[in-house]
Amino acid sequence: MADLNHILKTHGLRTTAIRREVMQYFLNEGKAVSHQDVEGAMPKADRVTLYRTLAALEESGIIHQVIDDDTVKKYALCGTECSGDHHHDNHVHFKCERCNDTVCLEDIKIPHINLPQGYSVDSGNLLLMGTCKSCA
Amino acid sequence: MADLNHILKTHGLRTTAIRREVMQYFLNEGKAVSHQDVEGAMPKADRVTLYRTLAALEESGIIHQVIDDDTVKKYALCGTECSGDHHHDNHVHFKCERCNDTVCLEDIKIPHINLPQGYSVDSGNLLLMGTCKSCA
DNA sequence: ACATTTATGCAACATAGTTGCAGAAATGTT
DNA sequence: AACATTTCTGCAACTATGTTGCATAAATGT
Ligand SMILES: [Mn+2]
Ligand SMILES: [Mn+2]
Ligand SMILES: [Zn+2]
Ligand SMILES: [Zn+2]
Repeated sequence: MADLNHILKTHGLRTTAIRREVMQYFLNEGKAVSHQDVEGAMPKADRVTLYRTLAALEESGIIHQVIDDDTVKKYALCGTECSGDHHHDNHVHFKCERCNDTVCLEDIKIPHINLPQGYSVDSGNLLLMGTCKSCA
Repeated sequence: MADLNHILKTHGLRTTAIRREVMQYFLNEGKAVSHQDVEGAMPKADRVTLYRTLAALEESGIIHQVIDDDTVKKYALCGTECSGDHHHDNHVHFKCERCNDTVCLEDIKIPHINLPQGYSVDSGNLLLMGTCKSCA
């Protein structure tokens, strides 16, 4: 609890009950979650507030967007080095096509790719799909 | 024209004016386009029909979804080897953050990534972001 | 305790995508 | 060419997802 407040403060955000609850939810889930998931977990909180909470957590470097093949936005917790100034989430994501869970593989970095002359690369997103440990 | 009809037939689809127009639009654009883009290019066609046209072209292996960081679905033409049974679109995509165009880099394949025990990978999507040739 | 700033909740709106169904067009058969 | 069958198209209605404006509530700094 105090821990969550500390994270919020060091990222320049005010400490509020909703933000702590959302962060705790991310910790519990351990996978990428959507706005709808969060809403399901805390039905008394206002929809719009949750959208703004997710936006605030993302902008301050506490969570990052996880791009996968369905169109709803999903988020997961960032590593400790992320801040409002800069995200450092260049790791691989894995989506299991059986349980539909998408997880961060923090230890697997996106490899460098050589592109033809003229392209300059700032960042990347690598999503691998298949079957996860639990579903194998 | 006859060419487009041939592609439709070999992929098990009926030849219709709308499908030819949509395919021609993909050829002209040469980049990933959204439903909204298609609708803008052919305003007399019905919205719903265009959604179903894109779905039909995707299911039959004529176009593939291009995953990028915004939430609207985008599509681009597949290579010749794709069919309804199986897509083979394991190439890299590049999104320019200035002009916002996303393109297929057909020649750059997604590298193989070693994952921890238990994960089995079927497919992947790699999106690189930065500045493209024209915007450099 | 007070002033200031920021967050929350509600209503209304905007955009993206889906479903059901009737009529139109494409295809296969005679 | 005419017909029967299948599939596509267009319209209406609906669902899902995300946004904006504004008043009130809560957090922060003094
Ligand atoms: Mn991640
Ligand atoms: Mn592609
Ligand atoms: Zn799984
Ligand atoms: Zn560009």
